[in-house]
Amino acid sequence: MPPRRPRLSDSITEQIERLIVNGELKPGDSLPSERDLAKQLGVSRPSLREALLVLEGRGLVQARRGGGFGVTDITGPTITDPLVHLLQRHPSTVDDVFELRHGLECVAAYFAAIRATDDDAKRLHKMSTTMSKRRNVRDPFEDADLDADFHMAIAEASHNVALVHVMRGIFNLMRSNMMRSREVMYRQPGNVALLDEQHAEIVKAIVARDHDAARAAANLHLSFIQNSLREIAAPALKRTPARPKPKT
Amino acid sequence: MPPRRPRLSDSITEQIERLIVNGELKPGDSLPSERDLAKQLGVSRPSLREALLVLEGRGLVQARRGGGFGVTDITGPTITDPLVHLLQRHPSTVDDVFELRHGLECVAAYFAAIRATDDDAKRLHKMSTTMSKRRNVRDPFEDADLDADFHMAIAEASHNVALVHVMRGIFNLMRSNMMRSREVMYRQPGNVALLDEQHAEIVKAIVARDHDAARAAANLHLSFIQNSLREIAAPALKRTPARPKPKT
DNA sequence: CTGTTCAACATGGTCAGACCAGTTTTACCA
DNA sequence: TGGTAAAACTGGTCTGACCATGTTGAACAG
Repeated sequence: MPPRRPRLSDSITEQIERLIVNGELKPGDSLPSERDLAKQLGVSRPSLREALLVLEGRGLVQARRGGGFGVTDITGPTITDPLVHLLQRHPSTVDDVFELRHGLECVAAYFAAIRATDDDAKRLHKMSTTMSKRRNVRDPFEDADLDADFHMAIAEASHNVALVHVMRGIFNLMRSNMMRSREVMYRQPGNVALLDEQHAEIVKAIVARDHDAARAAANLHLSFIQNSLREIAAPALKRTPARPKPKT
Repeated sequence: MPPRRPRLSDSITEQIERLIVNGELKPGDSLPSERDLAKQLGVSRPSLREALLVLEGRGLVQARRGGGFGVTDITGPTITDPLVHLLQRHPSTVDDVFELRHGLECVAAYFAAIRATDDDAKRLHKMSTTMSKRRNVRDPFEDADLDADFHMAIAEASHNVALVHVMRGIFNLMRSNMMRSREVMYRQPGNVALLDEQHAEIVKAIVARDHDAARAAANLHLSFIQNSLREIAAPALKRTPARPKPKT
């Protein structure tokens, strides 16, 4: 059975899909209206609409009540809000989140160092600088927002679709983890400066294209936070004694 | 975000999908022509066509050269995960999945070596042995199921809640990656045995509580698969040359 | 100045009708 | 009976019109 005739709309489908794959279109983003997009692409509205319907069948976009088509969150909430609350209610699981972050963010930094574009690098530098300038503010909520966005930008600079989607899926969990970490670390003077320096080190390694240094810097950053929490917070947070499951 | 307004075509989509699911429409079967079907259903041809395009996006039907729409041959597992479909349509992202797996599975193996219970260890050993015994079967679909379950069991042996949930969230993606990897690797004799040996090495390190060896074994396993795909498959799958984004 | 209401506008959804290019079927002729 | 040409059929594309719903901005009242 030979393939069907190519449609005009096939190339539109591919264009939009490519924008989604390479991150130019993110979950939640709106597409232009059908009329505008059809005009931009030089096709009729029904032809444009055909592409949108195929993409909707694939689960990548969705028409919206009130108008417009939006890019769907195809990762789905990997970590649901109830799970975020669960992890928050059991402080012993804080380390679980750090361990997960080690796995993801060290890989992200490694490949960001390999693949970041000039714009990526500028963006990371700007974000890192912005966070440094807030040294006197100390609002864990807003700091955590910036922090989570920063780490998300590193993942995006890795240009790894799968990684970006997974980290988007756990964005709320990461932000929550950062906020609580900062609340604790702000109790000790000097910690904020160290956090900012570590961010700058990660960016420096990425800019320098030194992938091993980037990974190490990310690793150090996370370990520093993890260890600081152990020292500052109650011993209940100590992981190893709290979960003894020795294999006899 | 409330759901979009229901479309006339939604019920048509569902009707046809139901006919496919319950077997009244079989792979290869033709649907009536658009004009006939629209008349039968009492809708306009464009509305009928919208339903067909959504179904085509889902991979359930396909327009044919020469006219008509036919039911596709769905022989593999019915994968409804849009992320899996998306990545499959963009083969250059295969390495993205491997990179992500490196991040997650090496951490999983590391902490599984630290925290696995006796039951965990037994379970992993049994699964590893079961896969070894299938050496003469070579069914990538079923092998991938077992493979994915095995890797999931390692994550569970890490006793890290966050990690387990993330890996559950991308289970279909991992299984798809394994299935496609195996399809390619089965072209070369000896590869299955190597895969099984590597699984056994991971289990051995976990049982021995050697967390560094476990991480290294998982790393080697994933790198072996990734490199094998590069050698066996077309050079289009080569990651680094295919996406050069050097930072000048 | 703020809050409410209403009209205009924008949007996706549906339809009718026309036309095109490619494929299949039918009719006709040798 | 086989081959060829024409007719019919099909999916694909377009124009244009209209509808229902949601959003936005302006006007009005307190």
